[in-house]
Amino acid sequence: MRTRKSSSDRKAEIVETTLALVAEHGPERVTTQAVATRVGITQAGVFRHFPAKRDLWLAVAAWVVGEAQRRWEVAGRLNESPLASIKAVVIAQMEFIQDTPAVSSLIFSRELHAQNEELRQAFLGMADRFYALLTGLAKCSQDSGELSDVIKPEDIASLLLTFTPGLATRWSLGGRSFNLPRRGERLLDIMLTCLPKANRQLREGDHAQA
Amino acid sequence: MRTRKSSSDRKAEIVETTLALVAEHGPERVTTQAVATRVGITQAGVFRHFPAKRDLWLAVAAWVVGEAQRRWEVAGRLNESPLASIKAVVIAQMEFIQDTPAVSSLIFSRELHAQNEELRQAFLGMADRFYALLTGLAKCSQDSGELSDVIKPEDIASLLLTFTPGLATRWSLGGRSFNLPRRGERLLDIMLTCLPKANRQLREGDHAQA
DNA sequence: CTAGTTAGTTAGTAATCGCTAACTATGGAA
DNA sequence: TTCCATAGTTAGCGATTACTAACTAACTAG
Repeated sequence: MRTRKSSSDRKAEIVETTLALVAEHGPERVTTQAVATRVGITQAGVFRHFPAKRDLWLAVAAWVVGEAQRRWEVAGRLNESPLASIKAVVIAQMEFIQDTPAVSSLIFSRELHAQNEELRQAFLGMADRFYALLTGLAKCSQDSGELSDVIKPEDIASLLLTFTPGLATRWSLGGRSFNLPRRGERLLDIMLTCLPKANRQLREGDHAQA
Repeated sequence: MRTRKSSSDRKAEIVETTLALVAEHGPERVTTQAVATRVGITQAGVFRHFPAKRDLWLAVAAWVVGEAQRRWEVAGRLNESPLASIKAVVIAQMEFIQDTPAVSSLIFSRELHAQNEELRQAFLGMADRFYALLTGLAKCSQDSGELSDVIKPEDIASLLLTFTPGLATRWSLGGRSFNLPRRGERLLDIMLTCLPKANRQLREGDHAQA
């Protein structure tokens, strides 16, 4: 019993360690013993901060959801156009996954979702919020005359939504050996170029309010 | 000891049962006991057919890879054009995942891949072969004048490759509650419409050999 | 300086995991 | 009908799992 940390500090430390172990071995291989050892406390000590392992997973999910939203907000600001925001937000999501590879393992884990409904709902909610964000940005792009409205904004959002987990799957399967946001940006550029542009560029003041 | 089956029949039965259990609870929750119980034999009986659990996973992977290829081949035949083949093949992949939901759980499982390198390679090889198939079809579409060649066939294939796992992720997270190939077809149609068409339609005999 | 709160430890629990050795009995070939 | 290869069983192994009870000692408010 060397150093003694505050409960909130130790909780954060345990969550962080859990994310690292998930990235290495997958969620189901993360034991309370492994977490405790890496943190530097005993296995029983983990249960002082999380009454059951299930609560540890919920804390991990809460961190992931919060961090994702924080990154979208940062990326969504200060862009030239709604289309530029779309690109920035999607790339930010890929950067998040590359920085925290545990995320994809957690989202894909059938084991966790099958027996922890609350956890599945948390990630589903995150996906829905991302979808809503993209839909809004797509609508803005159309209202500002950047994109044609022949494709519904919801469909544009759906296409973009599949993009990150799709590429992340390949990235994970290939041993995380390429730069995810970099390759993602290249493909995203191609995809965005393909989206039909509006015939005439609306002048300032012409576009509807978002 | 009621009925006694041939080893090959029993092996197939065990693999099939394993796939069902993976779809329900995830790969890591599939125990030899659970498989044995559902098959109707004792736990130790499983090890007569698979010397170690690892070998069971390899057999499962072999089935998945084989079945996927079989479906691509069927879907790739008898289409009006290379572009129609692309669509058919991608939809077939989605039908496969919907019919056998274990597939996505297996491909996404960090646990299996982290400690069974051979398994990861099997699925990576499958992805690579699908990528090669799509690249070839995209090239055909360009050579026949169906698509413009402003986008490299490899990039078209990459975009299409991310599509299935991307949508499957959403499908899985949402509790498999929508029809995967149906929604996939809708979005795929939109995506394919976006791909730049060749300016002039080449006449028969005009196009290069694939 | 003291006393209460609480982070952390020691030492266990029952349950479950993959796997094995030794035995049993089934079904096809002769 | 006999015989034997082998599918399948019984019983149990050591290791690991999440989790608990009882204890210890480090911070901190008074």
